[in-house]
Amino acid sequence: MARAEEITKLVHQQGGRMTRQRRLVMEVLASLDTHPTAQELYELVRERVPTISPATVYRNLKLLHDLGCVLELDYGPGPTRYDATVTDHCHARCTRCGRVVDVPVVDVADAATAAAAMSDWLITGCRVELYGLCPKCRDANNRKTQPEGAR
Amino acid sequence: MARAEEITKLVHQQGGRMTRQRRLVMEVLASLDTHPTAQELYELVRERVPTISPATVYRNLKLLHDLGCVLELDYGPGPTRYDATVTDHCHARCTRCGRVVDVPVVDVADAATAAAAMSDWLITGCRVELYGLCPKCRDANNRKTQPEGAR
DNA sequence: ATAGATGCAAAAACTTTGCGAAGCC
DNA sequence: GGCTTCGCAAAGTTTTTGCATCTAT
Repeated sequence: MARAEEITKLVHQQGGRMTRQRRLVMEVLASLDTHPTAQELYELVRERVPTISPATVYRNLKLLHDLGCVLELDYGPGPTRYDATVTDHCHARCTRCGRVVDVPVVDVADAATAAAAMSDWLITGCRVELYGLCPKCRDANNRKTQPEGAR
Repeated sequence: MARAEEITKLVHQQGGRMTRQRRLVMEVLASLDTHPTAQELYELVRERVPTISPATVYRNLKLLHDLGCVLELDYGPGPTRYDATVTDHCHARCTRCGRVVDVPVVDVADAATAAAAMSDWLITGCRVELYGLCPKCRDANNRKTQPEGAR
């Protein structure tokens, strides 16, 4: 099954609808390997649907992220970047220009090796973040009660 | 040599001055293991220097970061969090409340092992970002010319 | 004495939200 | 037809900047 149909089905499962705008946000993102920001994506989609608003792009990116169809790369300064490739890989971000490129890795443990292999980049560091639920939140199964500090 | 003196020396080397505000931002951050946001740090420092402004806290955090004395944890949604521990370690961030805790690792390759060891957390994922200079920026040694997309 | 830092306030950068109109199923 | 999504505009959140004043060296 094509990726587009797959995502359409996922959207329908959630009671959502596949609008022209939503499809385009998805398609344009998938056609790029540049990990665009929401603003950049907005500019690109606007070439095809001139009336689209930034809010729609943000809303659709969030929805597609919630469905697990896009990655949010909110590392580093500046705006969040998006990635339609959700299979395991990590990223290299330029500390000067903000450019982000893919680094294929099979496993997190390969990250150090990957760094060594990026010979055309000057790798100066590597950051790792594990994520999940802390003990308090894991135990607090009531989703209504957000612990202090939540957003 | 004490950490405080070490940092003071670094600041002086850059032609900077160790003001009351700067020292406090540093000291308060170092006294916490909660990885506060700039706002939280501002509130805490304000207890000791009631006239300090948020701008000063931001400016000092940026300077200390440039000196390599604090880490910026700008993972995830919401404001950037700061960390005075710059020795190698990684972080676990709660996807519900935003809490960030330290996870000591000797090497990036240990990340997967660390995940397994965080038995009181419910780890659902792990992200890795390498950083450094991309080929274009590495070659462009003229710091005046920022490539497109830079910030 | 003087370059660098501060405090204030305004602005910038990025993202979310409210609401009435329009469109998908 | 009904509920979702859209476009617009306004507001929210986080961070940066301009400028006159102050201060560490």
